[in-house]
This record gives sequence, structure tokens and C-alpha cells, in this order.
Amino acid sequence: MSIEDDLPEQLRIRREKRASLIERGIEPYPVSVPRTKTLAEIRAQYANLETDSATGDVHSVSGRIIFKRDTGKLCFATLREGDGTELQAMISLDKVGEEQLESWKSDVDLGDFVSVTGEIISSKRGELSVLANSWQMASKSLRPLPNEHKPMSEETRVRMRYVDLIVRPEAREYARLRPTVMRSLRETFHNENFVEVETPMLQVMHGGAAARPFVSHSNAYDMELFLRIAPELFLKRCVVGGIERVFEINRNFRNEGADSSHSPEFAMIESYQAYGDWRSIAELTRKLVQNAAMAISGSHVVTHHDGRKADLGGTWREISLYDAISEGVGEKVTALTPVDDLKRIATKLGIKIDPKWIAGKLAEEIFEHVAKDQLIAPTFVMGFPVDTSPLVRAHREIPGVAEKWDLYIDGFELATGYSELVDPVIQRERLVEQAKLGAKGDLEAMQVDEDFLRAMEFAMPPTGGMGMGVDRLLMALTGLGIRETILFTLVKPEAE
RNA sequence: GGGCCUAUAGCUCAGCCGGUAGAGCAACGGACUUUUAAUCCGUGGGUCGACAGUUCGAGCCUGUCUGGGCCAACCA
Repeated sequence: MSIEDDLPEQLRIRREKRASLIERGIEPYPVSVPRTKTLAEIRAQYANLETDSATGDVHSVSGRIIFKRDTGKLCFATLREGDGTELQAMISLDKVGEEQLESWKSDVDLGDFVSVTGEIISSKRGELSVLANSWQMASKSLRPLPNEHKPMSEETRVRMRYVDLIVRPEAREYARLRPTVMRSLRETFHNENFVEVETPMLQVMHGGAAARPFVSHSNAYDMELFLRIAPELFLKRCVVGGIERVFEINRNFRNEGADSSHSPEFAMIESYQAYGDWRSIAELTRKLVQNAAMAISGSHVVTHHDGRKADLGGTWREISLYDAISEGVGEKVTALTPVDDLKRIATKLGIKIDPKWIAGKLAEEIFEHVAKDQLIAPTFVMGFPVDTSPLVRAHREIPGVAEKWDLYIDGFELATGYSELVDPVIQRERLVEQAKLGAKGDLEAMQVDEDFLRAMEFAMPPTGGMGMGVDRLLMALTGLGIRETILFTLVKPEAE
């Protein structure tokens, strides 16, 4: 009696088949198997083979069995390799003999890896095939594949992405889309002479964004450490040090809600350009997005997974945040509009107001309520309130406004860009103000990072900066939810 | 932490008024030398998410817990 007796029928049978192979001296997990060509190479080489013909060429191929049709003395199976390329294998009595044919029928299951050596032929129905002279188990699967013809549930896809990648073509496609976009982003930066750096993920102080951090602990230093919520303050240190064009593509961690557009860990691009400003960095952002679109679809028009097309080409529309609010609510609103007026407007719109909200936060909430859903085509929303943007310099003309834009595509915020605040005295005042909010219970407020301020006091050149969510870029290019653009998302463990 | 929905075979799902469980694919046994989700004949496989409760009797009703989804909130 063993644990194995409690296994579900199909798992137990496969374990018994593995044991049976070993008993007969057949290795179910050989260290290597014959493989002279990939399935893709065979498909490319014999693309135009005439129906019901033979080549005389013998090759060894291998792949995972995804369909199996055992028909007496001639068996068929479909092999699939990692990128989804498939090839039919034919096992016939007169080629492999009775013993190998019987073994094929009884030892090989859907999901197993096999190696097949034989002549490349075209079947009577014109299917390109390898007609086996011999075959060998390459790796025995102990679990049955899910029903190939019914989509797996969302939960099973996310929990067992490895199975999703085996059975679902879109999963394979999206897994390969992401690195294509990453390569494009790095090439665009490289062509613009930006230097890629890697800055700390474990930080003594968290800063650079308004968000709640994950907290950890260092045993060696016996101190609290934070997983970074943004790399901004370190990248600015780089600019102070003379890395005038700098970028980082890496993970951020935010201890906040997860939904179809938020993940606790997510990939972020941040980039800083000395002697640039919010407009030059907007141009860079547009190039990054458009080149990425070109890389995956060969056009600035991308096709979403549901067939909808999105045109990301040309120059993008710009609207003013406060103009959009004024238009949306039917009265003039500026950065100088008193907070009580903003509260009245927000209440009238049915927005639930947090009494802690300052004027700028109210304005942003009103904007999202009246305008956000209409921002489907790429749009730069220009001129955010200065009081919610502690790292951004004030607008050179408009009072109460910062030189900050948000880029909206498909109704969600894809990127943000600033003319960076470089005056260390004002920067200190802003961070002290943030610390006061923090003391009042704002869990997202920034801390006063003295080392960052010291760096700023060594002088930072005038600089434009931007941040863009990589997962969200994938979403804008494909129309997918964030859980489909991240291979392995955080899921709670299954119950025992 | 709230509101609603949901959990049944390896996978995807049915299951009526409360009377001890069904399908397709997959699996097992058999037939078949050109199949393409092969076909045909036969067979097995279930702690109905967990724990309590109501009841003569619970997959179904009630409560608690756990996982998942949607909405709201937070955030990019």
C-alpha cells in the first residue's frame, strides 16, 4: 500500500506505465534521443511535397504527442514542438515490427515526448509525415493533458501556465510577443544613445511614486527594507552623476489591489534625458510605443486579440487637463479653483469624496470621471496639478500646474512624463510636505530621502523624465488583460 | 475589509421540487494499414472545495471557512 493507490485513475495508470517501461529495461527519461531536425526545419524543407509521395530522406525528429490515432496496423500521431509547429508521425507494422507497434499503442500517451526516426513522406491525404523506421520514448508524461478542444478556465490557465503554453496557441504567441517588445524598446533607447542601468530593488527608503510598499527585513543589517515602488530617485542620482540619458526596464512592487490592469509586481520603464523637458520626453515615448507596434505587427496600426484595430501612428492628440475638466463639467476650472468649488463639482458628479483629498487630487478625480473613458486614441493629457506632483517642476507659465503629462491609450494611463524638478530647495520643501501628509495617515505619501536631496544639491541639469508600464504597453498593443501579458502572475496557493 | 456570482470525473461543463451522479473529450479492453478532435463495440473512473447544521434523507437548503470571478475602493 502506498500513496500511489490514492491517485486518480489516470495518474495512477501513467505511473504504472512508467514502471512497466523500466521493468522491461526501457528508459522512460533517456539522457538523449535522436533528433537531426526540428519539426520547423522539416516543415520548411518539405513545404511543397506532393500528396502521397516519398522523399527517400530519413530524419530523426521529436516532439510532444498531442493527438493519437491508433488504427490497427498503422498508427498516426501529431507531434508538437515548443513554438507550436506540428508534424504527423506514422507508425506501421511493416516498418517497426510487432513489438514496437504494440509498445507504441500501449506505452505512449497524449503529452509524452517521443523521438521518431524515419522517412519524410506525404500521406495519402497530403499530410507531411515522418514514417517511422523506429521510435523511442523521450520523456513520459505522468499527467493527462486537458481537453485540447475546450478552453481551460481562466484560473487553470493562470495557475498552470506551462499547460496553457502546451495547449493554447495564443498563450505561445503572447509569451513571444513580450520579448519582441522588450527588444524593440531597448533598441529604440540604444538608437537614441540612452544608457541602461539597474538600480536597487531593495531600498532603505521607498520613494519616487505614491504607493504603499512591500516591507521586508534584512537579517545582516537588522533593518527594515522596502521593495521598490519606483526607480525614479536612483535614476535621478544617475543624471546628477553625468549619465545624461539613462533608462531602466525592471520590476516595481506595489502593495495594493490586483485586478485586470494591476499586478502587485509589474515591469516599468523609466527614462531621464538631461537637457530635455516634458515635450522632448513625450516625443521619445511616442517613438518607443510606435517602434514597439512596428516590431510586433509591422505597422503602427495594431490588431487586438478580439480583432479590433488601434491606430497608434502619426503625432498624438494633446489636451489640457483643466480644459478637459472645464468642458466636462460645463464651468471654468483651473488649478486655482478653490477646493470647496471642486468638492461641490465632484459631489454633483456623484464622486465619493475622501475628506483628506487636496485640490489637485479632486481635480484628477473629476478628470477621470468626465474624460477618461473617451481617451481611446493615444492622447497626451497635459498640465497636472502641482500639489500632487512632488517631483515635477512647476509649469513655466500656468500657475498651480506642473509640467507633467499622462499618456492615455484605450482609456487607461499608459505612461507619465515630466519636466523634472531640479531645484533642491523646492524639492526638500515638497518632500517635507509629503512627510506631513504621511504623518497624518496618508500611507502612500513619500518619505524625505536625505541622500536623494544631497545628490540634488550637487546639481542636476534640466531634465525630462518618463515612466511607462511595460505590461500596460503590451495591453495597449494587444487589448489583453494584465494577467495575460504576464507569464506567471501571483496566485494564492491552492487548498491542500 | 465591503456587495454579487462561483467551486461536481484528468479537462470543459450539465444535474429540475431535497430521494446516494451525468455528458463530451481523456482513460481502460477489443476491432481496424491512410487517420486529421479517426470510427465502431464494450468498461471503469467521483470525499460533489472544507467543516458544521436542518432533515427520515443534502451535490441541491442554512451558517462558517478556503479558492476563483465580477463590481466598488486603492493604484500604474
